[in-house]
Amino acid sequence: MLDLKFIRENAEKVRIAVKNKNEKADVDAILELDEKKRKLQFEFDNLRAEQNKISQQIPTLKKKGEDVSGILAKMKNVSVEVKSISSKLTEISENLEQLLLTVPNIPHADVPIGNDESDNVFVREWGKKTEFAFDSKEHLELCEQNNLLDLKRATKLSGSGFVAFTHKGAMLERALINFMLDFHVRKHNYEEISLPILVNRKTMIGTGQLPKLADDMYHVEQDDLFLVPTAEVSVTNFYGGEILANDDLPKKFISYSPCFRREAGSYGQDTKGLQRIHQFNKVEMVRLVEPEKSYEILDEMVGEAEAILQALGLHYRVLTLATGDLSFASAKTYDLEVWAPASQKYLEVSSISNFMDFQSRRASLRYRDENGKVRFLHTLNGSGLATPRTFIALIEAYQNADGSIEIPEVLRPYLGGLDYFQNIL
RNA sequence: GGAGACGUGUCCGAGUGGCUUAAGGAGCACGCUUGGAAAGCGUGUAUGCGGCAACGUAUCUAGGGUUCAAAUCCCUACGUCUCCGCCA
Repeated sequence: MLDLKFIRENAEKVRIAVKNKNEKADVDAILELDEKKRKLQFEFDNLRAEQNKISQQIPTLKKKGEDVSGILAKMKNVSVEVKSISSKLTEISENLEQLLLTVPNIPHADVPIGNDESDNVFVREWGKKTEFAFDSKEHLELCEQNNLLDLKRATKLSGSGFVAFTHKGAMLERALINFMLDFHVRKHNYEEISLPILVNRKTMIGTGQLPKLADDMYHVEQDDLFLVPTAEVSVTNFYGGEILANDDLPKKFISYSPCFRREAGSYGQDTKGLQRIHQFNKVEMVRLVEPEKSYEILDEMVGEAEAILQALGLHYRVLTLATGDLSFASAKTYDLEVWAPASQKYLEVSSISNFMDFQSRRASLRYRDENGKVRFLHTLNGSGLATPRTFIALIEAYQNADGSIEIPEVLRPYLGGLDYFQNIL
């Protein structure tokens, strides 16, 4: 959420941001309601002041034995009017709040302006595309040969877009999760945290998934709870509504969670195998920091996510997202795309974003700075990493001519020392 | 799921209709005192909105209601605790 004052004073900037992000938000309606609200608030405050003042005098007058019936009758009218203004005020405030929730964050000045992902800008790459001296196999074939996945039976259980990791596949996935968690905890000093994956509406609004992405969320109607699409939601909202001490910052959390996405509107895209599924696992980095440091930390987090891919020895590239591909709440985002050498394409495995104070305002995440002033802090998050696509790139890159799969050194301790998967059919 | 108790500021805690713009205490900050520290004394110590400010206003879990007036009375929801039931 943007600061209402900021919108008031920078309406044009906000309009441009809405346009560049392909969003729909009615800035003029907001300005109009804001004006109305402040006027009404002024009226309300004055009337309440009068009511409070006279009500306080009543007991004294009574004690003196004066007749207060005239005052009571007059105050009865004031009371009616206070209630009427108050309910109007509540209505306007709620409408204004709803409109404010539809205004996206403003992209950072560095962010390339562009309509969609084709306008994303290449930043750098690491490693080389794997070249095979044999006919390489795509991940689905490798999974089948090594019995790592069972798509048919997962579909039987839950429908299309759900997968089952089987045998060594399940173990490899778990190895990836554990490796990533340990790596971030030990090398990057993250604090591990494990939170509910079923959260309420307020929590979803806090990080900006609601109201915009309601159709993309799984919703448990009976309890009005939502399955999180990323651990970002519960971790970022963890301190919601609180004022942290200056010493409490920065917060650095690493959290593993399953992620649930309905993927409404993306039918037909990347539906093959593990690329786009309704439920997947992800290790997420979340930071709560002082505003001045957030861009420095954004770069640091990109490096931390890259470190995982480097440790796994996988070629990847880093992109800066263009305005049109930037998420609703983000001011600036880098994507990490890993190379899947048999499928011959880059797969997005991490999105690292600075939300600045956008989520803080929604979730009311504040801290007291060294001068004792209460300020909104800045939030950032990034995948470190999502497992299914990492899994694809990994088995494709580490395949041998016979279809067996070598295990990268760093994962071996998580697989009981195993150094390769052999066709176990 | 059933029954009961409770929900006050950073924390503890008083407050059952009006001199409460929330007592008192703890903690914290600053000052006095001291050779230094402790103790003691004094002052200050929530957030939002409007205002240059003085100040006004809102917030005692949340939302409704009663009243000239609500932390206080009534209703609903949520949460916490205790007991019972069920259950990993």
